[in-house]
Amino acid sequence: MRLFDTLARTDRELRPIDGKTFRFYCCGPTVYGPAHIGNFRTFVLQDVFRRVLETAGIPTLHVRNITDVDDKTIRDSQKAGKPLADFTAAWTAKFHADCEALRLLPPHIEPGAVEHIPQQIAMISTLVKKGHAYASDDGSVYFKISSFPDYGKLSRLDSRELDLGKTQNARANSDEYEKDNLSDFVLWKARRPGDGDNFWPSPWGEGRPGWHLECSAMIAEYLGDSFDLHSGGVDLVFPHHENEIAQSVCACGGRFSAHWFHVTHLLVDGGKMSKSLGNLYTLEDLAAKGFTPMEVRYVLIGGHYRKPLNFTLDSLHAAHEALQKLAKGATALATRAGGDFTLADVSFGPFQAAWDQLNHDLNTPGALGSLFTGLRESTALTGRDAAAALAGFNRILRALGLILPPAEEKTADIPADIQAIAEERWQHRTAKNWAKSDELRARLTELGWTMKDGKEDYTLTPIR
RNA sequence: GGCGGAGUCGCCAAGUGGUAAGGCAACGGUUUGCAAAACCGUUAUUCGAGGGUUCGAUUCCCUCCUCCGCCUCCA
Repeated sequence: MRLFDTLARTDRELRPIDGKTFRFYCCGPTVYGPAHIGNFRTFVLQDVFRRVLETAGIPTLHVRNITDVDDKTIRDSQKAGKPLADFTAAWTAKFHADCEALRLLPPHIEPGAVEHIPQQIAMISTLVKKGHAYASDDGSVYFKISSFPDYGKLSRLDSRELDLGKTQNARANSDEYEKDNLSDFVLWKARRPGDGDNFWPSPWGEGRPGWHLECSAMIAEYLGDSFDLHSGGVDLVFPHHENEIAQSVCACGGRFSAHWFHVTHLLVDGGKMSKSLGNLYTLEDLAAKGFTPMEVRYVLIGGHYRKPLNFTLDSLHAAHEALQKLAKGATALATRAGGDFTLADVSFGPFQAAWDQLNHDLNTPGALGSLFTGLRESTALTGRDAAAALAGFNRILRALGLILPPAEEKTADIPADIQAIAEERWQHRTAKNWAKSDELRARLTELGWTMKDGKEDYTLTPIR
């Protein structure tokens, strides 16, 4: 497949550098609370990316870390009155549950930062030894940006802009840090009173690793000095990924990541998500509004990963309808196939366009569109042809990670009083007492329920 | 101030130097007591504004307007 590379600024064909397995790293969550749908946009797109590679027959090695020690995890674990490990374990479990609900394939390796402190200390030692890092008086260690000429290439920052960064942040940092150069970033943070029990011994004294270094050390451990692709949200381009490159290249040599895949941020109601605006949704928030994880997934892949995607409750409703339509189309296709066929070839048939779009810079919205047009083109197919088309359709669905819903579910838990009114109305309707019938339907609407009449029975749906 | 991205039908959203996918919604028809569901059909001469290049631009260039993101630990 072809994919845009942040560093090269162009589409490039992806091939495993070892000729066999495509090895890639994704920056995972910081586990101090529930992940929100913005976080999941990135993880879902990374999942589709992996599924497309695997559908194309390319094996993958997917590494995604858990950041289980940093300022926020320490702060919030103390606020909760729990040991850091217990606190992060609980949120990690929640993250895994959400991932499963969204049908994200689990990474092959999911390292945690705390488990890899020795590797991190070793990497810092190497950087100090090679002259790329230095310890300050308080026992923190910093990376010396001036020792790495390529610094800023990924994010296109030149030295002038770094200088600007210095002046902008000089005031904020001057009383906290002991850096040679204010643009230098921290590799090891000296123990502070507020850290509680969360510190580890090191050659520079007690402390804890810096966030950027955690990823570099775990990448070195599991993917070595050169690997195929690195991914995360756009906000990580600077400084996180820029710093990772500096640390890893200086410590390990090698080319680090051959390709950079960044997912643009999700917007909610046209703007940035924030707690203060009350638009920071989690899967649980949306479930409470009656939306399924699959509907969320559909919305998240409904926009191209390099464009802003505007998330609204309305788009979730549209996703619900769209998934129903796909399910009906698939059922109709299966009915027309009329039986099982042994299908030798693995072509995509009417869904070739969808596959092509997925392979062209991961165009998920284009592929979704082609799913509908492919279904329409298949309406005349029967027997083996229909079965072949259905096979292609299902391959695309698997690549997108979509599971179609069963035919519109009849609501299970209807309150007794609502049920009673509906029964009464049904009797009036059967007796052709239209006036009373309409009156009772209006009443149900007022009570928040929609009653739809069928030939033999009726359905009640809550209005949301 | 610097860097980057975006403005396409009421909403969401693809796409392309050659004349605008798809979904939702809406509307019309068949059907229905009326609705709903289902099925069929319709819905942007136009792609933020203005110039330019071109046989031809929404797609390339320039200017402007609007919005968004990043600029030291936020996916």
